[in-house]
Amino acid sequence: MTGRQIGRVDAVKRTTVRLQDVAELAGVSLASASRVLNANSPTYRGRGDLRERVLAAAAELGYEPNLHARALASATSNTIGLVVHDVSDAYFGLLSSSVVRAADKHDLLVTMVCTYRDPASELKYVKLLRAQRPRAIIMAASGYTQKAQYGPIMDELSKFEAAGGVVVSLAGGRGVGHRMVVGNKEGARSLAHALVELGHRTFAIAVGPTALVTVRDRVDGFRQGLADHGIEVAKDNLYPGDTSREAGMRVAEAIKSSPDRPTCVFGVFDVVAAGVVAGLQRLGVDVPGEVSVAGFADVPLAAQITPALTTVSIPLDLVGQQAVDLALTESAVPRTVSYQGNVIMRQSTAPPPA
Amino acid sequence: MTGRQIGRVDAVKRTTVRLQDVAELAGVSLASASRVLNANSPTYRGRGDLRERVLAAAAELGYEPNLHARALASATSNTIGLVVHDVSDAYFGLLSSSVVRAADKHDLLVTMVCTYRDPASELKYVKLLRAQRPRAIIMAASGYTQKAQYGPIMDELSKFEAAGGVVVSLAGGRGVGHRMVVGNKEGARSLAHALVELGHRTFAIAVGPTALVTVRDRVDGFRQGLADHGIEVAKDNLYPGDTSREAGMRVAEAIKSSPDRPTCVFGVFDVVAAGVVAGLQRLGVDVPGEVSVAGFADVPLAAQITPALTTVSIPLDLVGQQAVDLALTESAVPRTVSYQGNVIMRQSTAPPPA
DNA sequence: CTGAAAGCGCTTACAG
DNA sequence: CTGAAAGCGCTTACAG
Repeated sequence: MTGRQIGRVDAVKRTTVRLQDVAELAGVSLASASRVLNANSPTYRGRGDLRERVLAAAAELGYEPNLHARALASATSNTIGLVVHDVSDAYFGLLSSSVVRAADKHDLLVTMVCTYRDPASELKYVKLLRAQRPRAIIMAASGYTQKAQYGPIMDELSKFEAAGGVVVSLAGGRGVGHRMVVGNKEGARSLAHALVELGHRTFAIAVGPTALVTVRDRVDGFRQGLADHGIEVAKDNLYPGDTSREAGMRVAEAIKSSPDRPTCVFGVFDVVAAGVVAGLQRLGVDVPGEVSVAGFADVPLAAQITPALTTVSIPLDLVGQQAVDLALTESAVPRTVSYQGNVIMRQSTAPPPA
Repeated sequence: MTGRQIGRVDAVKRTTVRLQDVAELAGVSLASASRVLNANSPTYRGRGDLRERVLAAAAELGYEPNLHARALASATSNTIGLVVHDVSDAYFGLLSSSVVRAADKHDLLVTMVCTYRDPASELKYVKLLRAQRPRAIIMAASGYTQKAQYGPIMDELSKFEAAGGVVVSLAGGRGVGHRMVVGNKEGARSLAHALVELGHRTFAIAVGPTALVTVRDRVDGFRQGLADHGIEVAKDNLYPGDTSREAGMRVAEAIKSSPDRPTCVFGVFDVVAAGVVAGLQRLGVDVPGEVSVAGFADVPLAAQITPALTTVSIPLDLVGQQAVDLALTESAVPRTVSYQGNVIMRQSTAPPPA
């Protein structure tokens, strides 16, 4: 260790190991040490035992490169930003897990933020993420239907793209980055067809938060599926709410006391649908004997309640992997990848009572 | 924009805005621009409209600071590392969500990694995280019982600490960093007491992966609770397995055909316990009429299956918040914070058949 | 292959 | 309060 140390470094005894330290211990230059420690120099071998010396020195010192310095110097990062509504929601939990797993294969770290369905917080997070200079941002939080809400977010995303970042949108997206269509609309439409086929003609929809594109897509798809058979959903059979089980239970109460009770309820989220089932049961309404209930997404819960929930499954595992793949493709032309939702008929639906 | 630009910057037209650009547009020095844009200079106001000019320039250019540069220059970061087994597991999903939410209050970003219960991958991730120089690392993945597995991980964590990082361990921990005790042992013990009080004397345990400290704690606590009443669990009534629903179903089969069937089964994870319930039901065994089943953690699923699952609730929301609080306390003496598990009696348990 | 040096975009003593 | 300058820990042309 030659040379004097300067300023603040002097004050606190340095306890963190730098590449410099490794190079000195190995008796090579900074540049050489950097080269052997990096995959960036693919053909580089090093003369004699240089490589071994550097590796040994790094191991001995417990050297771990400073990713900030690396990112700054090389203008690349090994991070992916992931924006979801709420990881504790099974849908996003599953998705996040598969994103993290796929990222791992590329030695990428994922920084996850939760918006809790608040556009302002989503905007704030996209800015923060942008500051972190990730390689890509995956927007899994569903987009908003209102321009006032999604506009500023898209602006940030555009700036991120302009600076070389990749954007992948799972909902909404409006022209920024790659897009993934996860079968919300088509899946809901197919579900409607299946339910009509069972014999249902009167429906209610537990709509959830209407400001979300995902919700709009599922509801639109469902109504279109009904419309294909000339069926409409009465205005007061549309129940907005949040995405909680409780919201579903409230819908159950409303339906129970409704003058002309529908024979089938579609919950835009499985959890809500499960709440409808539980609510109806508590009120003594038989599911599916008197009322059928269907959900959307096929989270694990769907198969585990009694009766098991009819729903539309989304291949979240594939979606997550694909999102990472797209995140890694810097093609100038944005791509669109689509998935189909699969209708899963279970015991919560049956023909309507005669 | 005066002066020549050099080297690689010349090649690609720069598209990313630097503090330099903001300073120039505002007509102030780099230092001044930095000061107004940072909370680091609390008393700083700036002369005249300097502050406004900088803010206006930043807004006009859509400036977002480069966190890597900032981290490098200031030797602090706004990131927290979170290590869990699997976010798609409700327990970790809930915990992660509360960690993310708490981190948000301090404008901290969380980088989440999933180990999928593989010590090698956990080690790799702790290294990677260390390279990212987060302010703290929260180890929520349960520790391993074997020294060969946790040793190398603890070594990395120690180095991280030595370099000024804070470590918070939710399971295991072995002398590195702050520790949180989430009530595994005591909660399981209380659960055992409650079940004995119901009248049960013969028990089986769906043990899960025995290499985990969490598992060991819950099993030990439960057995100790039984021992408090002079009850032992027969060797072949201990069923190791993984943490899946299927594992629980296999246990159900084993129990069904067991010569002396226990009257009560404890599943170390709610999901496994739910599998036991489903498995028994499928085999025509009434729960809780013939066999009672209890789980651990009180994930949302527990309350939603039929019959609803008796379990021990862990205040995951508080735990997550507290973990972030600890992550922010750099006290030299490691702290230990404990939580109690709460026994929640539901319909999956009842007195044994007469 | 190798090393000296410039540069990445910030922060922060230091000296006005 | 303000600005010029050094420094954070790396990478990477550039010149041997």
